[in-house]
Amino acid sequence: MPQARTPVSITTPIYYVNDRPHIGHAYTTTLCDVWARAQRLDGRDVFFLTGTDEHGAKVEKSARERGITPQALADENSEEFRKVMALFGLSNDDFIRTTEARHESQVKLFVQRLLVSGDIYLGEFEGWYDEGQEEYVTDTRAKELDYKSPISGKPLVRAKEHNYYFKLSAYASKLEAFFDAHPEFVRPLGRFNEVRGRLREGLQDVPVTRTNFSWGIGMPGAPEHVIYVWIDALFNYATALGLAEPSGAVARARGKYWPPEYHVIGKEILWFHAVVWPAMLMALEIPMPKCVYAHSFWISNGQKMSKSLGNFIDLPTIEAYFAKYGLDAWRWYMTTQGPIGTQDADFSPKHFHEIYTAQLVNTFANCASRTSSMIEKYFAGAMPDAETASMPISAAVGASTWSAFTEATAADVQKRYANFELAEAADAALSVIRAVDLLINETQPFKLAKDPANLPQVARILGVCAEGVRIAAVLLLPIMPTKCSEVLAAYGSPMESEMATGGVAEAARWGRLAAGTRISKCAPFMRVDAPAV
RNA sequence: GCCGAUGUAGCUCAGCUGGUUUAGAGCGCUGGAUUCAUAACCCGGAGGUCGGCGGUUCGAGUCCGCCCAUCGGCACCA
Repeated sequence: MPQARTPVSITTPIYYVNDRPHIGHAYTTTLCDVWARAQRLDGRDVFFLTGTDEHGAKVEKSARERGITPQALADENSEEFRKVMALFGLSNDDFIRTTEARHESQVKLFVQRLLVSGDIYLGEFEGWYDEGQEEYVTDTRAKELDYKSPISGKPLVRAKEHNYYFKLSAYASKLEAFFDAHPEFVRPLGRFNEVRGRLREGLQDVPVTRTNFSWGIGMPGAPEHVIYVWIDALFNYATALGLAEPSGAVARARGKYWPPEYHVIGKEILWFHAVVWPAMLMALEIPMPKCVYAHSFWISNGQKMSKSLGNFIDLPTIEAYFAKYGLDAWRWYMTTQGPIGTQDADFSPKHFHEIYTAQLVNTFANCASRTSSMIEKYFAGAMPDAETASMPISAAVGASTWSAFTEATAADVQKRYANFELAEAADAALSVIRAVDLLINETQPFKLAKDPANLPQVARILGVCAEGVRIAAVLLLPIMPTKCSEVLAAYGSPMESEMATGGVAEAARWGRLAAGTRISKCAPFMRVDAPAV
């Protein structure tokens, strides 16, 4: 049960500035946005965090190639990601960058604490080193290569270096116990089992510093060692809330948002989030996040996305969808058709178009349109005055009443949003629309209206329809904020921001649409031409 | 190679601990009905060896074995 006013938070990974924004970033962030909006709509205090990861050898290298400083490259690309947030209408409450002073200073404090506690120690690493590539290769890989560099053909050499390590191995049994006690810590279940299985195989300590590049946060007391980007990056979730300085101003204001309900990530970074990060939090005695949700990947027209195939769904491609179908249609597709489970999902122009037409045009928009149109025609555009709450939703025996049905549906939708079952929430919300359509088909108000004696009956039917459309629009606001606001405006209802105070139950309460309210014709999604291919 | 999933109508998938007789839904396709609505809504149809083979059982998409295909994980990779 969502305890009314408990503060909640959600995070995306911070995006690596060496990448260009693409559908993967857009997807993760959109899911978080939908969740965050749903919680706000329910009257909760929400903190939605995203940002950029800006250190590391790759950024250093790219900057060198372009002849600019790493910071300049990071500034440029971080800005690019920020623009994307705006373009997608994302409602994040903060945008953290790992090159910001507020982050760096706290990472040092955290690492310092781990040094003192002995969870981070100076160790020695020895392995096969490729001098030409300046990198180590694993023992098994070295053997495969016959101990020669795959690039230069020169022999690999045995090399040693000092690194700081995090004592991950010391947390193996604690982690196992934690996983056993929290079967929903990693979702979906398939991912949980994957991690749980690997945990059983034992853990090795992980290096937390590097010495072969310098673009990063220096190790306290040993600046020649640079904190490994992964460790640096994970801390963003805590530094944004000021957790390294518990008595500081930031922590006093934002500490209430810890622990997050969800760290939403892609499956490729599950190990760090589900094992390394929790162990670090244990070492720092910080409470665990509630859930690490690892979604899968979008594939494109049945094939893995790759630059060489040219089927990458990049920003320009996405913007073309915005132009044709609109932002909200894009959000609907992301939310309802995405790879939120263990399986990858296919993105194709044809599928996008079918979903748009079937669900948004033919179902949602058509229902809003036929209802508003009849009210216009038969009641001069004013919400009819009639008792509707006790009306059964259909002629079927044992059918529940409209007020009971929508109350239960609203509760179900909200529960599913909260539980990160976003597609299920969407479908449940749409069930109200389907019920309205069914009612119209069963009662045929357009036929009854031909005889003025039937007007009271028509009033009752259309009153139900209008209230149903309004409630569905409320429930779909988190996914389609712009279009649903349009529908609500046409149905004379308050905007999203005004209705959050009483939570979803109040916003979706039957009967809020007062008799006499001006209702204007409304068609939120228009039919568009099918894609060429 | 090792470990783990998945494989059901054109597509995406439901089918819990085996047995309501002709295996379901949505979309797509197709015939009809209808007009309040954006050729939409509504009704009907279209017949898929339930990946393959073998087994357990009175009886198996539903249990067991083997095989095939696809996918994921195998740690320092953002």
